[in-house]
Amino acid sequence: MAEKQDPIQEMVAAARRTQILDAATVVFAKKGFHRATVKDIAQQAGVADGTIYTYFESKTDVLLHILQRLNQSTEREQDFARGTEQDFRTFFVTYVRQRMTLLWPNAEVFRAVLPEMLVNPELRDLYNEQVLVPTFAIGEKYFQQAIQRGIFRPIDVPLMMRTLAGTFIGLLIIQLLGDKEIEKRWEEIPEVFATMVLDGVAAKPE
Amino acid sequence: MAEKQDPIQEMVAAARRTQILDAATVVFAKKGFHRATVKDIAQQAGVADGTIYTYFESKTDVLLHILQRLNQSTEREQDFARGTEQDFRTFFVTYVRQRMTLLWPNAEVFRAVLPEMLVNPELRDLYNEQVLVPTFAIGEKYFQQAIQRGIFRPIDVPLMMRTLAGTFIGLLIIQLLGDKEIEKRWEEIPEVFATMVLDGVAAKPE
DNA sequence: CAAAATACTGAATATTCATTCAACATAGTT
DNA sequence: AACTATGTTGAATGAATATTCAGTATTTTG
Repeated sequence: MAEKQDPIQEMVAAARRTQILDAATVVFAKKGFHRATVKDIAQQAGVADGTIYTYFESKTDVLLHILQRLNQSTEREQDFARGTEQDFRTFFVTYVRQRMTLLWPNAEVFRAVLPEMLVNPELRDLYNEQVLVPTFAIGEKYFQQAIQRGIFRPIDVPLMMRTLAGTFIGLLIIQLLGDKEIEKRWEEIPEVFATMVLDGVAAKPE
Repeated sequence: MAEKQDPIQEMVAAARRTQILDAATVVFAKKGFHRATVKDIAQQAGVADGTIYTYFESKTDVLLHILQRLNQSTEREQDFARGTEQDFRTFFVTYVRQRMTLLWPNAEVFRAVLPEMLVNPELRDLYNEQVLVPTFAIGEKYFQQAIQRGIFRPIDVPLMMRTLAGTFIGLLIIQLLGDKEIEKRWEEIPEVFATMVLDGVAAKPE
């Protein structure tokens, strides 16, 4: 009579998976992927080494799931499109702030995930397909619209988009490399950056 | 009674060090630091495993020297200062192009070095002290001058500098994560980017 | 409550290298 | 040629650690 899929069982299993992923996130962030041992993760999660392998295929598989979870939380925020409805200047600042507010608290996770992503093709492709491509697609649509409405000048949209995304990642990395200035002042960056991009740094002729 | 310092001996030694560093660069770029074995490096260099240890303390020490060599080649190009002498618009484009021309051919080296730098404090500090700090200092001086001369509007110089540097690194990383657009069009980026930063993307009121 | 199924444990296994070093090779010196 | 110094070799060592699995605990079922 037991249902084939016991929902309670599943919730328990999901909870344990979450527990392990949380622990792994902490450990990876602290030691990096390669230096973190499965034992470390198990200890942090309060389970035995072997338990990890009940829920995940391998250590890499754990990282892969951390990445997926990170995506899910970012995807929800990606409604760039709404921006065209309101004052574009306010929107642009808001958008930049939103991105950074999302990225910065997870900075240490990126320290762990990014290195492995750069080197592991499986993770790289996953990130490319599931994060970069959709993010760029949405952003480009927004810029197209803004140009059509005469809000932005006719810039090269794909390159603009990548420059924008690159700046976020790059600033994060400079911070992760030890720069104190960004760490201290990252909350000011959205305004400074938005103004810079919108109006340019060159003195106006007049 | 061989002289204590035979210059020929030294040249031979230097050549062998270079040979090993070149080999390691290739191997690290292909496999990443952790997946690359000392045997891989030795084979690529055409020497025995043990020979590596005649010239370097450890595998990490090899990476450290690759990084130092990379710095040396970048430092030579860092005379940002000259820019104030000539037309600032031309200079800015030239500068961006110069940076990218320097970075892009070494993209695969960064794929190898960056992950380790993010995770290894020793390497991180080295990069911070020897590359980031001096680069930022020179750049900031340039921006200060440009502002004083009325060429740039009074922007936040430290953040501007970090945004600029961040964009280079970030674009490189997006490419390393598999984006084809940048790879295909990176030579166009200096113009697009410089125009964007100098004049802004917002349509002019008039 | 007993039996069956499932989850968990952590010591043992197996593998993967970084590093060492005794033996060999080469070049330089008298 | 004999001797010394220095460079090179790669098999052997040892440490680290991802993964397995036989045994134990817990939960579910009839």
